[in-house]
Amino acid sequence: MSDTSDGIPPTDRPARPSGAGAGSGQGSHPGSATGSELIGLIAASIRRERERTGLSMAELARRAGIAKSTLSQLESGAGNPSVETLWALGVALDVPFSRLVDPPRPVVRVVRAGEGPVTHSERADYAATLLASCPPNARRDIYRIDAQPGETRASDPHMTGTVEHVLLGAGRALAGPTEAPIELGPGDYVSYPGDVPHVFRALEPGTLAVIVMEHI
Amino acid sequence: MSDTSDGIPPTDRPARPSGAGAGSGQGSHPGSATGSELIGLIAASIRRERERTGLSMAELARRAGIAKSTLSQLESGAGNPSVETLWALGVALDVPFSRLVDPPRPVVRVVRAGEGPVTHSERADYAATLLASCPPNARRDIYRIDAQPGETRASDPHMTGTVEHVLLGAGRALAGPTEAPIELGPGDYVSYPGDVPHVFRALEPGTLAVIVMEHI
DNA sequence: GGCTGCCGTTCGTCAAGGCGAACGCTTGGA
DNA sequence: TCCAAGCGTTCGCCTTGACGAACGGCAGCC
Repeated sequence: MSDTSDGIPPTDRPARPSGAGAGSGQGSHPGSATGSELIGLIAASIRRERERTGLSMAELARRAGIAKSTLSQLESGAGNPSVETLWALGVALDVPFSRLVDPPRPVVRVVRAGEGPVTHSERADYAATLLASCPPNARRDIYRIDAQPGETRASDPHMTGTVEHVLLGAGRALAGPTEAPIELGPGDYVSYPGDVPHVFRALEPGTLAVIVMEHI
Repeated sequence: MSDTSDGIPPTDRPARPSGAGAGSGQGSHPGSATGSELIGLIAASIRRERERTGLSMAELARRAGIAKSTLSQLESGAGNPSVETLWALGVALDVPFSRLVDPPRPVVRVVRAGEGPVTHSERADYAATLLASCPPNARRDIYRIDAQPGETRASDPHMTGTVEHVLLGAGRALAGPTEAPIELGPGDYVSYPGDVPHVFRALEPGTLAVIVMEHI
């Protein structure tokens, strides 16, 4: 496997952690950490998640069944916890494991048909555009939307942290935040926060779209 | 993906690891481990991934920069490795971190245009089909594919555990495992393991597809 | 046969993780 | 005001993970 060249997807994978021997090829990418960065990243993640839940160190330590001194040191960036310790924290924080070892982020983004970072294949008449790489631990559910012109489909806000990705396959549509929807043609892509009111309205018959619903 | 039925998503989250205090609510799910099970699971994962790559313990240990004795103990189910150790193994094995702490498995699934569980909106001329709910901890990267008829686009296998989802927006294409590709028309959807050889070939000019690359 | 090279395991040592206790701090109620 | 309760940090102690060396087993080759 050595690599991900392969036209389409740059896979992601951890970068070198520390004194490692001859690793096989790997593309480090934004989001990966190396060695000591790793523990710093974990430290930040733990703190972030803990503050998100509003727990104190003492309380979290209690729930996770670890010493609060241990937690204190971890959040301060001192040391290389065991997997059991991390796991316990994951449980207590109610977040999936890997969430603690990789970070986050969202926004509004439009990629017009023909725009975006394109990976042209030399081996075929084929162009792949990375529209959105996956934030760590996000859950992304994939929907197909078949819509006809009609009244606007207004969605009430979803859970905080939700992001929607829309890629129009055929037809035309208006999609995005209710206050500032984007008109999309075939191949157009838009992503926007799902935790504010938003719409999807077909402008032509036979409108086809993919919506990827991302919740962190 | 906790299971292949892929109906709708059970939440994912680690189960209790060991002596933990009062956890907040959480749904344990198949695939999660508790406490000592966790290290057994890690042991199995390491061995599985190592054997997949065909490396010996000694060689893997060398590449990961850890003592082979350490690796031996880990694979035998002894011990609670530190994250750095696990990370180093993840790098050397060329698998994402969480792969070592949660197990695998995928399938092939086709949803033809017009098929699939449809959620009709009463508020608009709008139909949403859930094609694939997100497996726990999966990362899903979204790609747009613009392809023209030409030679077959053959992808070498990606990292183990990868699943690709293809939804055709326009045109026609042949996509799926090299040995058994599926012909897709507008609105058709197929998912298949990305860790076996697979192809994507446009059959008509102006073929547009969305590929969601899922790695666990 | 006997050597060499690699395998995976076991053993003793050392450093580091995890622990509990004690500390200083701020808050809020009697 | 004083005290109690909670917070996060710091300090030894002890356990344990990780290491390197040595071991037995198994080809392959001279």
